Amino acid sequence: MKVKALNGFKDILPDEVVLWRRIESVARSVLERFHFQEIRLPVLERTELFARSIGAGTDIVEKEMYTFVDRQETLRPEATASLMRAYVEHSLHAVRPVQRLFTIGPMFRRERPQKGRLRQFHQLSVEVVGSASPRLDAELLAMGAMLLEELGLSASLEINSLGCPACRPAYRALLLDFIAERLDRLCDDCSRRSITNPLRVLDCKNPTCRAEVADAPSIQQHLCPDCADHLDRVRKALEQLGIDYCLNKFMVRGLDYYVRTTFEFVSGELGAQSAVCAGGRYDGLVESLGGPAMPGIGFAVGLERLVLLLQQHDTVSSSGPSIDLFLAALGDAAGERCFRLLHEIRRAGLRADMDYGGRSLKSQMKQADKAGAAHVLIVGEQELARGRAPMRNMMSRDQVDVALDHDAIHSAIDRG
RNA sequence: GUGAGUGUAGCUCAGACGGUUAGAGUAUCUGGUUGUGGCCCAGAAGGUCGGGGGUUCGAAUCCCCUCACUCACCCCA
Repeated sequence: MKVKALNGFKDILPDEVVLWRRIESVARSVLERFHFQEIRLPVLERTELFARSIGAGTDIVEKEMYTFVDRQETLRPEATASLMRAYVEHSLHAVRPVQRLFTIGPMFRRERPQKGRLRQFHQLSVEVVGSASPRLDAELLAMGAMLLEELGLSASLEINSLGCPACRPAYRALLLDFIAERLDRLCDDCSRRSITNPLRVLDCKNPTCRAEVADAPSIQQHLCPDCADHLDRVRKALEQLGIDYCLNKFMVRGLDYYVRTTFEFVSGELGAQSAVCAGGRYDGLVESLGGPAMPGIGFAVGLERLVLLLQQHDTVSSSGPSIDLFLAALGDAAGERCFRLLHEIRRAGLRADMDYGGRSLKSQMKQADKAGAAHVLIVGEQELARGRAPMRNMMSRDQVDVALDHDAIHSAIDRG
């Protein structure tokens, strides 16, 4: 019985790693332009951290966490909580007034895997702490759009406001009344949701529910003056930056800490999972974790969802890493000479390889071709005696005679 | 946690009214040149037909159980 990876846990093979590195390099480039710094965090935290930040009643905390029950330690289901913990623990507010931080790494949720959803998955998590400016909201959205654009992907942006502790309770009560009047016409899930999280009824996919709630009271009409003003300013700032978006009054987020602005970049090509990048504002979170009263906003990008999109868009030029030189040795004596030469060539900074299997020249040439070698040095008995060997340019098929010396080989390769 | 679908070579899949030794493409290896790659040709190797049980003279094929995976619901990146 072969040992296999756990369900929901995936190996990322070399061909796919090419895509991952492309995504990470584009992301780092964009983030640096927006003056973000990287932070690296542990994957295991006290369980309490997630219960307090994400919310004890959320699905994530209630049924999806990998927890060592005896130790009260949990593999992180997302990064924002960890990042805020680090922010508070190291008093990062005292280092600079506004902290722009990002982190990339694995997250763990014990859900049933499906397309675009794994139990170990990877996120780029971006957070800004220390500013409540609506311009920051817009800037962050513009950055998300830039990231997707530079990856050659298109996704549409939807935004909403969830209000704040001042206005949400009143709206919630209003919505609850609206739902109560037509509870008998809503699906089973929705009647459950009306108790656990009424806002979520708005988000139901069931067509009859959708029709029933189509003219439900909109939170945007019931925001307090401050929240309404914030949303207006975010929209104005987005327009100033030329960022397309649409308001989605039905969009709800599953984490308790979100207030005011929430958003999603959605794609229609991901199966049932449409969000590639989502987040929102979380003023109050830092304070609730024992830190100073600092506003914050951030988003997470689902990296395997980006990989999925890139694969579908067929922009994949999966050219594996190539080498500068392949050493083809014929016979034991040549093999020994090449073995030493190979090491010297690598020390000189070239990417090089050879075969130890004592195969035919033809076979070694094939190998070199597959490895994407730019040059092949062919060494047999005669070459050993002469101290020189033919070096073939695999692209032009030209061969030049070079000394069996790493300096000579290096400069011959530099000349082409 | 719930529902549906799929398990045959490393990968993608044929084969299904039960009937010789389970196939193809691709990838791998060898050869077609005493020592020269891509294309082409020939050959080799590669399988507990997911596993277990049953029906039968005979099961990849029919029945039951089980496991795994996939998609979807819930929820989320």
